[in-house]
Amino acid sequence: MSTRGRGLHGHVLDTLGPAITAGEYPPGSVLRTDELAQRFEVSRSVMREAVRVLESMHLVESRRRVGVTVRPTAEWNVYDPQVIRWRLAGADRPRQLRSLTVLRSAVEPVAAGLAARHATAEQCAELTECALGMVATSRGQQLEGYLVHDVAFHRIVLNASGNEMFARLGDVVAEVLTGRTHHQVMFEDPDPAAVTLHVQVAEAVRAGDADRAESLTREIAVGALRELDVLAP
Amino acid sequence: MSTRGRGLHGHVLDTLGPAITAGEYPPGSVLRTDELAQRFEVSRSVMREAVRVLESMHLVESRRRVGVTVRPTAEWNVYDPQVIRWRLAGADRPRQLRSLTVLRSAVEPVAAGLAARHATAEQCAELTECALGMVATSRGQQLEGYLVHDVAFHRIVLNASGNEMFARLGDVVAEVLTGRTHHQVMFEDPDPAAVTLHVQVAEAVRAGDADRAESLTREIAVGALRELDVLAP
DNA sequence: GACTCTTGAATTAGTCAGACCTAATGCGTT
DNA sequence: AACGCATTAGGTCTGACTAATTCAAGAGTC
Repeated sequence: MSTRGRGLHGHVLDTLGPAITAGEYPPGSVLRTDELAQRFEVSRSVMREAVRVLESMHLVESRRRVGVTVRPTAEWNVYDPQVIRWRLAGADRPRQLRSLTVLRSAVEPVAAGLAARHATAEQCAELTECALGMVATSRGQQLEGYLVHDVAFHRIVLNASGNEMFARLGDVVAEVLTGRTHHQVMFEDPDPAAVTLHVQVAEAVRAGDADRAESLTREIAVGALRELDVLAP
Repeated sequence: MSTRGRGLHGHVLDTLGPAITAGEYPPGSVLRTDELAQRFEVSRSVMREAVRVLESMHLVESRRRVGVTVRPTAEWNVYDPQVIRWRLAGADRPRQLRSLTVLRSAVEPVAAGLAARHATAEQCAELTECALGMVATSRGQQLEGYLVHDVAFHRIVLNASGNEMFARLGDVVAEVLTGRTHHQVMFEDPDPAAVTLHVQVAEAVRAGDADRAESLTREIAVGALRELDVLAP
């Protein structure tokens, strides 16, 4: 999925991107286009295209007579899904998961409140279906199935909010949830309280109760943050 | 500021980017690299680099034997600062301002709460300074000066939250505030209630009162949303 | 006759190599 | 300290070639 056949420059990015975001080339490091082209055994044109993409992500800056300089972390486009994926695959995955979870805790409650006002009947039905799916897979080592419904649930809420910026966080949430399931204890079933809360959120959205949908989602978020505190100091 | 001298491909992007995000080429439209290169009077290499950048923003997709296809709006990287700037300069600026303001209303209260816990003494001082600056420029047609302090205030709060994702929204908030000041009624002085709230937020952060900082900031956000409702149906 | 499968021609992006241009940088001279 | 020039690495252009994908025409089948 990550290594789509976007051509040679894509392959270069799949190697260079993770290397830079992982801090392998610390901010201030200087790379030279020609040297990189030789190392990756591609032409200068291809390497230039790759550099342009990294530049548009604000990961590097290209200057004449100097080379390609890695920019400070604070300037990176950390909302770029590609950058998020690269960083989640790297060493500071825990820190990244925490940042994203805090973001979720801010956004999702408001999104749920808006969803309660704007969700269509179809979206309400899908939401309920997801919640029931979560209940059905909440016991007996069915974490993969649970994950699917969980991701779908949050994606629907974000979409139903009617806010474009919220909707585009669906992928981020999916990455966070997937990361949590795949890189932490797979032995225990999900927290029963969280399952119940999801069902209640679905009900609140269906009933059009914005305040209740928001505060219930806030409880889910608090739970997710607490879970992170327990598993990662 | 927008037209940085990033070379020819930058100039192409400054024209093509706004055109695409403005819907001048609706999703599904097909462009051809060679034709574009001719129209912009640049070589294919330069045009290819520009297309690669647009591709990394998920604005277009390049396929063999087909051309460069404009992707559906729902797939765009709407958090890319460049895309945000392009869209804010375009026709659906009002819709965009609303989306971003709703995002602010979700994020900033949580950020303020975290800032109350993590802000350094220096950040607290800067925050108070900004709040005082806002008070000083709140009367007598000093909207430009007020804007500077307002932007700085929110930027400090987001930075002081200690969360990287929040911090990177500083530019977005700056764009929103600037847009509000420059494209709406410039005659009236800012709402006195909002000024007071900013001062109180600075106090709450300094006092380490997270709950108070959060709820006060939520009031600011509600005010901003109400202001939008009044000025844009 | 309608349908499916194969094949090949047309088209467009992808890649490469080499040449030349341009602008910063850094050093040596004055 | 100020100036100027050589160096260096990115910026641009060109032309040729490669490769993938679409589309349509034709062969084969039911």
